[in-house]
Amino acid sequence: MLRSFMYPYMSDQPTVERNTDTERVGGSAAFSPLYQQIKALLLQGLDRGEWKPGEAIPSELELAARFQVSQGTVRKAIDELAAENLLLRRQGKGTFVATHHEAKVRFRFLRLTPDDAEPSASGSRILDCRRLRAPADIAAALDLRSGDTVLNLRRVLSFNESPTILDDIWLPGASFKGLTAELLASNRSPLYALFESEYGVSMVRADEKIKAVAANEAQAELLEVSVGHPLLQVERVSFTYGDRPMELRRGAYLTERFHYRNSLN
Amino acid sequence: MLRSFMYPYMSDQPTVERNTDTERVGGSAAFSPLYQQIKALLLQGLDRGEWKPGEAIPSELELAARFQVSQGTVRKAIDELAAENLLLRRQGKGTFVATHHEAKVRFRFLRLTPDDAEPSASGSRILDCRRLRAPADIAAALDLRSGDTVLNLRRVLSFNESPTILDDIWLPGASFKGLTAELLASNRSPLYALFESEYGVSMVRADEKIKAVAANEAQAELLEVSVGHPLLQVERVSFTYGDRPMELRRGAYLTERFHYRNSLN
DNA sequence: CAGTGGTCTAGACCACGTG
DNA sequence: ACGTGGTCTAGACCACTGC
Repeated sequence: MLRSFMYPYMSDQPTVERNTDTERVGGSAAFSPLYQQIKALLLQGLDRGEWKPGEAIPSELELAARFQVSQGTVRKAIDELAAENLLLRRQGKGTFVATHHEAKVRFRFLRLTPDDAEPSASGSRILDCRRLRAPADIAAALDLRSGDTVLNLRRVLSFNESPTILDDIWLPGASFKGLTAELLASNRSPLYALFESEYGVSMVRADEKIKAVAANEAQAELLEVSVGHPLLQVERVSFTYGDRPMELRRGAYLTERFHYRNSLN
Repeated sequence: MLRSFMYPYMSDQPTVERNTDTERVGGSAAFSPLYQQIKALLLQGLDRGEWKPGEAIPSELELAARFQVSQGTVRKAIDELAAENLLLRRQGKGTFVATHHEAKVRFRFLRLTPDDAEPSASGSRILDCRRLRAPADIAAALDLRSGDTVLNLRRVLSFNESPTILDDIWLPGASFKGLTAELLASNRSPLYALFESEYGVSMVRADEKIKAVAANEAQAELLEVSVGHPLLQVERVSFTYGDRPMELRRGAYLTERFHYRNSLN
């Protein structure tokens, strides 16, 4: 059943179809409220790049007209996307696509924090940047076929001149063509901001698994500590729109003057 | 300005006053929407124990009548409390006060997870339970005067018979009168469930600071590892309603077969 | 002043759980 | 059959932003 018969003026935009199914194969409920369908359409738009990070999406009234629903329904869809930090509402101005070119977003993904005071001078040194065929574990984490090309990146992050973070980063090769060590060296913004601007890949969410481990020889040398020194080991999988994994990152953090902060809600 | 003049039937419940202030001393905006005022009232009710954990709060229509606002306004207040996990909506049944007597809530606060498979047989052994005058750092964390009585609790948690977690817990003495080692030993449920049922203290949120450290002698012996073994050190401050700190917990986790899981949103 | 998101209301209907 | 929360609508008015 199309909704448009209730509205005299049809747009040429795709019209949302009411879905009131309660029963489906398997018997599991599959009922999708209108605002969830709108949310899915907005997500598609974001994924397709119809609206780029930092840009405004159309106003609520405009979206309501486009999708042939009430403003309240659009609002509820946007509310959820804003709660998930995909969109950002600004009263009087509009609703904007979240971007990693912002301190706020950055701290959502950078949890290592100085014990005292505010962050300090930070620097990144690229150790390595090469393409290779994905080992089985990497392929599995990134939803690739083992043997697909992946990009492997290693770097050291320093604060106040002292090396603090070791990152070992794996990316699907197909999505990051042209990423080289030179390009990274000349890059000043956070890595995720670069991914977003240069490769159209927006990281939206991440899962982390954290352990305490003893530094091995390679880690000890790079972090300027002795072998066996306790390190925070953080394994992260980052996702874009639609929960598609786009990065596997293995980090080792020195936590003498820093800690990993977290909030349990 | 009272709202009640618009409604012929006044209840004897406190009536919400509209607050449309836009200017205040200092010029900073201090405008509070109606639904935020309702939310504050509900929070007070929770804090006072008007509705206990696990119980249902009154229906939306009933609250709307009590506070002399529309159902939609009550709904928005409840929406926020549900988003913060203080309330739990169940379609067809009602809205319930969150309780730690539930697996879901428990895993919000217990982040250490087995690397494989599902949790296993777990046990708690109380090492120590004593009252003393609060050291300065503890007092500061719990918003007490240094010298106020605090309760100090130490325990070992084991999974599959192997000691895995060391906890050093500090509680404000005034809120936990009668808590003894015997009582703890006979307790089978999670600690926060006990706090809730026996002392009316609901933990609602927590902040954690995580480091990797080397095991000292005491830790090494209790966890059955060698001195210097890497441990995950987790310092947690837990809060009740109104962001009042009610627990300081220092944990040391063995992470050979377990990891701390986290989601970045 | 016009346009945006934010609040608030009132009412209709739906889905769910329980008698 | 009834009461609960869930969805959807339409419309009024408020607060913030920028021209």
